[in-house]
Amino acid sequence: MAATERPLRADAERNLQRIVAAATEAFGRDGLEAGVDAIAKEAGVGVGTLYRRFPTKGDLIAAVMQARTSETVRLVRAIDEPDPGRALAAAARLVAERTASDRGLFDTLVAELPCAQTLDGMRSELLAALEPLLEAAQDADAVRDDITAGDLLAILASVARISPRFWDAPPDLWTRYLVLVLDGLSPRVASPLPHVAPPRRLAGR
Amino acid sequence: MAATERPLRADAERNLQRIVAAATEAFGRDGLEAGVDAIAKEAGVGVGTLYRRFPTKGDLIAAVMQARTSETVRLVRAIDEPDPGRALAAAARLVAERTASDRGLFDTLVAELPCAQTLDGMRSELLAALEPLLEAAQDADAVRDDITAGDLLAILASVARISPRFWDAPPDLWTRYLVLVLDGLSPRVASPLPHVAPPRRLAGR
Amino acid sequence: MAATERPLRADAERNLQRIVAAATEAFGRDGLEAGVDAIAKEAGVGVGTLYRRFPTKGDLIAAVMQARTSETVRLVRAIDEPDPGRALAAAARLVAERTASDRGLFDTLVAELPCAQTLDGMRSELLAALEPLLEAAQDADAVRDDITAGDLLAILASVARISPRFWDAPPDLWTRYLVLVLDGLSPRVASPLPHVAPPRRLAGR
Amino acid sequence: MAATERPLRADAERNLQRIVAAATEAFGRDGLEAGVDAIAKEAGVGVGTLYRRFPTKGDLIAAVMQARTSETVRLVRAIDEPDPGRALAAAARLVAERTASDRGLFDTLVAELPCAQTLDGMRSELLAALEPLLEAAQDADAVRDDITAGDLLAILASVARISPRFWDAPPDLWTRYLVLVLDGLSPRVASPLPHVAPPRRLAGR
DNA sequence: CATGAATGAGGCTTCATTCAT
DNA sequence: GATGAATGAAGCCTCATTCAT
Repeated sequence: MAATERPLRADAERNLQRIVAAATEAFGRDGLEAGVDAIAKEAGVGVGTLYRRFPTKGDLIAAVMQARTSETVRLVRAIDEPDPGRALAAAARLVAERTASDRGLFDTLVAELPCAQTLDGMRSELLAALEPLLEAAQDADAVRDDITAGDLLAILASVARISPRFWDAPPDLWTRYLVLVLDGLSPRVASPLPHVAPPRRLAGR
Repeated sequence: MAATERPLRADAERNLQRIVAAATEAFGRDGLEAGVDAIAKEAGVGVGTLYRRFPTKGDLIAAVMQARTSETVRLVRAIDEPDPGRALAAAARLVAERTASDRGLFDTLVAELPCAQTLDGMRSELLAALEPLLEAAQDADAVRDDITAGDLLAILASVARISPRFWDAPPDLWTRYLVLVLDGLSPRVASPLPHVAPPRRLAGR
Repeated sequence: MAATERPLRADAERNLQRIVAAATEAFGRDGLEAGVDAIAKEAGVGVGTLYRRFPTKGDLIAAVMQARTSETVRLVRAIDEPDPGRALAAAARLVAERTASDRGLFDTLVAELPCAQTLDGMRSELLAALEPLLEAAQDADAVRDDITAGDLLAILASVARISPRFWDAPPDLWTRYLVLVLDGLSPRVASPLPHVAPPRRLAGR
Repeated sequence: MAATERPLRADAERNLQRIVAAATEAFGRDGLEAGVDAIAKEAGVGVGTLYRRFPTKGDLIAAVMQARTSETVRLVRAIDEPDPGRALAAAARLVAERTASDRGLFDTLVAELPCAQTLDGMRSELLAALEPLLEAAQDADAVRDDITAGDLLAILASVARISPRFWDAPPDLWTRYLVLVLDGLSPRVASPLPHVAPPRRLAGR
C-alpha cells in the first residue's frame, strides 16, 4: 500500500521541495500570476522538472496552497486557550494574518477560475479545524448561533487582504477590519441573517 | 456652438455605447483582464475603433468604471430614508450589490497595480457620497463612532465579492455577509479598534 | 486645354495649401514616417480631405517633395556668380543645406521603396538645374571632367544629413563634409573613376 | 567547468545561428525595420525562440550589428599593405563595401533613434581600428591633416549607401563615389575646413 | 530523470486607408 | 465636397506548456 507511491529519489525529493519553496515565495509575493519560468529559476531547476511534478500551473498552485493550508490547520489546532471565545478569535486572527501576508493565498480563495476541485480540499481542511472552535464559542454564547465555519472563513479571507491593496496603507490595516468582523459575530447584535444556502464548496456539509 | 463637446455623429455615438456596453459586460464578467480585442469583437467593431475612443486599455477601464461609480453615487444620493441607520444600511447594500455583480468594479477597488491616480478619483467620489450618511448614522448612535467612510467602503467591497467566487454559491450569498458587517458596525459591540492610521487614499481626509 | 483641370474652389485651394504646408513641416521634422492623421490635424482638415487630394501617402510625399525641389531649383537658377567654380560651389551648398534641414527630403532620396516614378521627376529637375553650372565649371577647369550632375547630387544628398544623425554633433557639421566633397571634385586630384554606368534614374540621360 | 559560458546545446546553437543568419539577411535587405516575426519565420523558428535569445528587438539588432562590425574590424586589422596611403584606401573601401551591401549597417550608423549606447560601442570599435591607419597616412602626407577618423567613417557610411538606393543603378556605383571621397582627402587640395567641433560620439576623442 | 530550448496563441497598440454621414 | 469614424493587418512582446537532448 505504501508501495503505490514509492518514495522519490533523494535528489528528486529535494528538487520537489525547492520547487514548492520557490513557488510559495513567488506566489506569496506576486500572487498567482507569478511566472512558471521564474519559479523554476528561483528553485534552481529547469521548467521541465517542475512540469514533471506538476503537469499544470494549477497543480503547482494547488500543491503550494495545500501546504500553506495544512500549516495553517496545524497552527489552528495548536491554539491553547481555555476560553472558547478567545480561542476562536485567536484562530480568526491566525487565518487572517496568513491570508494578509500571502497574496497567492488570497488569489486562490478569490480566483474565479474553475480549479474548483483542488481547492475544495483545502477549504474543507480549514473548515474542519475551525468548526470545533466555532461550535465551542457558540455553545459558550461568545458567538452568534447563526453562522457557519464557512461564513467565518469566507469573511476572514476577504477582509484580510484589505491593507496591502492601498499603497499608502499601514500594513496592518487589516487588523482593524478583523476587529470589526469579530464584533459582527457577537450574539449581542445578531440581526436575522438571510436564509441563503451557504455554498457547498465552502461549507463542506 | 451647441454644447461644450459637440455631439458625436449618430453612428459614432452608437458605436461608443456599444463599446462601453461590451466593456462593461466583459469587465463585469471577467475582471479587468478582459482582452481588448474580445471587447471590440463583442461590440461588433474593429479594434481601431475602440482605440480611437480609448487610446489605452487603461482609458477604457477608467471610463467604464467611472460610469459605474457615478451611477452608484447617484443611487446612493437618491436614497430617501429618514432613519439614519437604515439609510446607511441601504447605501451599504447598494454598494455591495454593485460590487458583487461586477468583477471589474472589485478589481478596480482592489487592484494592486499603480493605476492609482485614475482610480483614486472614483474612490473619492464614493467616499464623498457615503460620508454624510455615515456621519448622520453615527450622530444618531446607530453606528459606532470609530470607523471612517474609508473603512466602510473597503470592507464592503471586500465582502461583496464573496459569493461570486464560488461556483455553486447562491448568487446572493453576499447579503448574508453584509448583515454580519453591518452588525459589526453596531455601537453596542464596539471593541477598541487598533489605532492604525487609515490609508490616505481611502479615507480622503 | 486649360479647362481640363478646372481651378479648385477657393476653400479647396486653401485646404490644399494648408495640407501641403503641414506635410512639409511634418516630413521635414519627423521624416517620411510622419503620420497622415497628424498631418491632417496640423492642417486643420479631416483625413478624408487629405485623401481626396492625395489618394496615397506616397502621392502626398511626392507632391511635397516636388514643391521643395522646385523651390530648390528656383534658388539654384537664381545664383548670380560670374566665377563658374564658385557658382557650382554655391549651388552645392544650397542643395546640401536644404537636404540637411529637411529629414523628409533625405528620406526621399534614400528611401528604398518603389515610389520610383514619382521621384524621378524631382531628380531630373534638379539635375537639369545643376548641369549647366557643372559644365561651366568643368569648362573652366574648376572641376574634374569625369563626374556627372547625377554624381554630384547623389553625393551631396548623402553627405548633407550627416550632422543631424548624431545627437551631440554641432548642427552644421555637414558643412565640414561639404568642403571635403568639393575638394574631391578638384581636377588637381582626379584619380581615375571606375567606369560604372551611372544610374539612369539619377543621371536622367 | 568548460568555458565561461557553457556551450549551447547542439540544436540551440543551430537555431541561434539560423536566427542570426536570418536577421542578418533581413536587416541587410530591409533595414532595421525588418519585422521580428518575419525574421523568426525566415529562420524557421517560433517567435518565442527568438525572444529567448534576444529579449528585445534592440538586442537582436545589437547582436547582429555587433557581429558585422567586429568582422569589419577584423578585416581592417588584417590589411597588409606597407604603403600608408594605400592601406587607408583599402580600409575605406572595405568599410564602404560592407555598408553598401548592408542596409542595416547603414541604419545603425545613421539611425536617429536614441539607441545610442549600444551603437556607440560599435562606432568606437570601428574608429579605433581606423585611427592608426589614418594617422599613418597623415604622417606620410598621403592624407590631409585636418580630418579625424570620425569624419572618415561618417562620410564613408553616407556615401556607401548611394548605389543600392536606386533600383537600376549598377550595384558597385558606390566605388565611384569612394574614389571621389578619397580624392577629397588628398593634402593637395585641402581647403580650410570649417571649425565645427566634430561630434564626440563619432570622433571618440 | 533533468534540462532548458521551442512553441505559438494571445495581448496591447499603431497606422494607412476606406466609407458613412 | 468635407469630415472624422471605422477598419484590420501588422508590429512587438509574454507565457503556459511541450519536447528534443
